[in-house]
Amino acid sequence: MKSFPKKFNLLEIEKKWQQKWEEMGIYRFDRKDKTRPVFTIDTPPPYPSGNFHMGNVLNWTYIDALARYKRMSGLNVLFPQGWDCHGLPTEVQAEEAYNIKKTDLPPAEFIKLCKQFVSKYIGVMKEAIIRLGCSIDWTTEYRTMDPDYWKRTQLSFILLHKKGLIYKGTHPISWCTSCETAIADAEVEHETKEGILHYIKFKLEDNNHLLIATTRPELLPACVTVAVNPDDQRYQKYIGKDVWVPIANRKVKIIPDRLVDPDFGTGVVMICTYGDRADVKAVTEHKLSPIILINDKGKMNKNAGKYAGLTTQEAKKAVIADLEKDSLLENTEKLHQEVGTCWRCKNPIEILEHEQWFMKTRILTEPVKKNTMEVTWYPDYMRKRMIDWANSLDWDWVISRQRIFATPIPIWYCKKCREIILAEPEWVPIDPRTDNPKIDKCPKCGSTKFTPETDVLDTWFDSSITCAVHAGWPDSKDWRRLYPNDVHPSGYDIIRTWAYYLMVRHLALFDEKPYKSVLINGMVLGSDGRKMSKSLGNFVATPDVFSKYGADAPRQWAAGGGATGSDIPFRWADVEYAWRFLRKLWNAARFASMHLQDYNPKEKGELNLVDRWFLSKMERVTQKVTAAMENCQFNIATDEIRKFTWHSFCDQYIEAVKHRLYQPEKYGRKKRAAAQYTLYTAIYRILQLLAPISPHIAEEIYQTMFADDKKHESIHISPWPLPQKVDEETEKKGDLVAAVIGEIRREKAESKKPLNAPIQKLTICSADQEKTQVLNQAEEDLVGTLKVEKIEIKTAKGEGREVQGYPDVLFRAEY
RNA sequence: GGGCCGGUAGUCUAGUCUGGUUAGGACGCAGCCUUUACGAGGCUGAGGUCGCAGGUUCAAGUCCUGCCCGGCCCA
Repeated sequence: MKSFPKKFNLLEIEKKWQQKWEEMGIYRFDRKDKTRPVFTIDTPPPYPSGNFHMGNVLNWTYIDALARYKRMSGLNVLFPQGWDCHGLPTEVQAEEAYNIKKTDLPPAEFIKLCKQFVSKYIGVMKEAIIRLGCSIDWTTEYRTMDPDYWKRTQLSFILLHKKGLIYKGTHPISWCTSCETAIADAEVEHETKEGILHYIKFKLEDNNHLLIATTRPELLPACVTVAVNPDDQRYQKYIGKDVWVPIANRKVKIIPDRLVDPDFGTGVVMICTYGDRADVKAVTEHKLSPIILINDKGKMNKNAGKYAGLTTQEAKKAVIADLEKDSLLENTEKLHQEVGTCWRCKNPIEILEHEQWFMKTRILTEPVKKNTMEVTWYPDYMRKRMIDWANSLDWDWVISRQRIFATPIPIWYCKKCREIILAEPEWVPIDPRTDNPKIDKCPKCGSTKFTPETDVLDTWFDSSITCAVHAGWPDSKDWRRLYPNDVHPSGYDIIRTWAYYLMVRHLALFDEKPYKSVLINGMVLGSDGRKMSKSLGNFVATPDVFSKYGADAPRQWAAGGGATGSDIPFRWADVEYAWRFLRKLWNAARFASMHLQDYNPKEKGELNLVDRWFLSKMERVTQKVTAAMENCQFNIATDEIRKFTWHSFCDQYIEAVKHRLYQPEKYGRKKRAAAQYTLYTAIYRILQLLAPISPHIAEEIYQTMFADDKKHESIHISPWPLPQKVDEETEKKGDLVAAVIGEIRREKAESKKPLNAPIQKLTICSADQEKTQVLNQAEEDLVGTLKVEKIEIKTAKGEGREVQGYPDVLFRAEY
C-alpha cells in the first residue's frame, strides 16, 4: 500500500487517468465475447457546435455513470460516440464566415468548407467529453458526414423506398423563406408575438357586407373561401351564399366549419392558402383548390397580381393602403398570437405547397404507440410526451431539404420519360449530383440521359438510424445481438424528434423497436431559474467549470442535482460541495492508509459491535445504491454514498475506532486489526460505489491503496459488490451506541468544550435492560471514543440529558 | 383551448409511484473548536402552516376532487 500526499491536485489526477484509461483500453467493447451479456448504449451523436455546454455535461454524466455501473456489473458495454455533422447550422456558419451564399460556388466546394468547420468543432467537443471522463470506446467513433456512415443513411432510404414507405408528392409543408428549405413539424418552434388583427369588409350579393378578422391581409388574393361556425346563430343564414373577396375581386362561397372559433374576431374567417394549419385542414376537408401566393424566397408571385414581387411585409402595407382607400378596412386591434418560426433562424415560417420527398410516418402511429408502451422510460411519465406527439401528427415526415451539406438522395430521373431511378443497395454511397446511376439506359424508355435529384436529406434522416448503426448494421452479421439497443439517452426537449424519429424509422426498416429503454435528462437552468442559454446571459461555460473543479465534482452536481428527468439548476455551490466531499474522502482514505501500512488484508481480527454495526450499514447502503443505479436514480445513489461516507464513516465510525488504532497496547492487537479490516473494506466499497459517478478520484485512491491486493487493472473493471444481508439486530444495537456518542458530542459542543475534553465520570441510565446490555457490550468503545475516565451503566430510571430518539436513555457527564 | 411538470425553511432541492419514526440534504445564517485525516477545514445549532380548500384513512408532503400560481410542450 502506497502512502498519500496531504495535498492533492485533482485536476492533474484526472488528466493522468484519462490518458491511462485510454492506454489500458478497458472501455473497449468486445464483439467477440459471447459469454458476457451485452449492454448497448445509443449515445446520441451531438451536433458539433464547438460548445459542449452544461446540458451536455448532464446528459453525458448520466450515460457514463450508467455505462460504468453496467460494466462493473459484468456486462459487455458498448458505449460508442459519433457526430451528427450535416445540417443548416453549419451551412449558415460557413455562409457567414466567408460571406457567401451556398449557391455561389459548386456544391463540392461548399461541402468542403462545411467539413472544415465541423472537423474543427469535433476536436473541441471530443476534448470536452474526454475531460468529463467518459468511458467511451473511441474505436467506435464515427461522423455522419463520412461516406461510410451516409451510405447507411442512403441504404435505409432505398430499403424504405422499396417497402413503399417513401414517396414524392406535392403537399403543404412548413417552409423557411430565409433558409429556403422545407422543414419538418419537429423543427417548427412557437413564439408569442404581437400582431395586428384587421377587420375587413367582404361585400355580399345584397350589398350588405360581412366583417372578417385576419392578421394577414396580404393573403387576400389567396382567399379560397370564407368560413363560419355552423352553430353560430349570427351567420347561419349566410352559409352557401357567395361573398366578394376585396382586392382579389373574386366571389367565394361561405362554408360551415366547426374549427372556426365564434369568439375569434367577428366569428367569420377567411381561408387562405395557406395562412396556417387550420387552412390546410379546411382545404382538404372541403376539397378546395389552393392559390399559392408566396414563392420560396418569401416574395409574392404572379398570383398576387399587382403585388407580385413584393415581400410579404411590403405586400401587407400595400394591401392595407388599398383597403383604406376603398374604405374596406373597418378597424384594427392588437393581439398576441402564436407564430411558427424556424428553429434555426427564428424567422416566421410559411406554409407552401411543394413537391417534396416524404416518409409515411402516420400509418406507423399505432406501432409507434404500442412499442413506446413497451419501452422502459426513466422517468416513466416521459413516455407520455412521445405518445402525445405521435397522436398529434397530421402530416407525414418531409425528409427532403433544399440544401447542400447533407446526405444526397440516391435518386435520378430519366431525362426523357421522367422515370424515377432509385439507386441499388450496392451502389451506395453515391452522390447523384456528381455520379450517374449505374445502369446503361432507362429501364422504361431506354434513354441514356439522366438528371440527378439535387435535394438532400433531412439531418434527422442521418441520426435516426443510430440504434442499428451502433449495433453494426448492415456490415456485422450478428448486429441483431446488439439490437434493440439497451438504452437511448436524451433530453426531454427532443423526445418528439430524436426518440420519435428513431422509433418510427427503425420500426419501418426492421419491424422491431430500436431501444429497450429511454433515459431522459432535464434541462440545465441558470441561476435565474430559466433554461441556461447564451442569449439569456445566465450561461456558464463548461471549460470554466472544468478548469476550476475538474470533472469529478461537476459530475456529482449532475448526478445529484435533482431527480432524473427533472430540470437541474447549475449551482456553483453544488459543485463546491462536491469538491469538499472529494477532499473529505481523500482525507479519510489518507487517514486509513496511515493506519493500514502494517495491515495484512487477509486478517479480520476480532470484530466488535461497532465494527459489525458499521459493516451492516455498508451493506445496507450498497443495496440502496445498487437499486438506485438499476433504476437510473443517480441522485439517490449520489446522496446515499455521500451520507454514508461523510456521516456514518467519517463522523461516526472513524471517531469510534481511533482509540483502538492509536493504542493497540491498551486495547489489543486483534481489536486494532478489526478496525483496520473494517476501514479497509469500507473504503474499497465506497470507492466502488462512487466509481460510476466520480471515476477519477475512485481510481486514484484505488490504485494507491488497493491495486496491489485486489489486482484489478482498474477499479472500473472490478466487479460491482453483490449486496450482502444486513444484520438488523446489530444495526439496532449500534444505532443506540452511535446515538449516545452523538449526544455526548453535542453536549460538549453546546457547553463549548473541545470534543476531546476528557470526562471524569459518565453515568448512563436506562430502565430498559436490553439497552443497558448493549451499552455494556460497547463500553470499551464508549470509553475510548469519549475519553471517559470512569463509566457507570445502570439499569434504572435515572436522570440527566436525554439521548435524541431514545427517551428512556439518560446520561450525566462530569468533566 | 389541450397536455405534461412543478409549487417543501431566506435560496435551491430530496422524498410523492409503493401513505406510517422527529420531512432528508446543500447554500446562506448563528455559535463553537487548532480535537494525533481534514482550518481556503471540522463540529454543532436555529430556521418548515410541505401553494390553497375539501375528501378518503387509525394515519396524508405522499392517494382523490376542485381551485390559485409558475414553467415547458402542443393547437
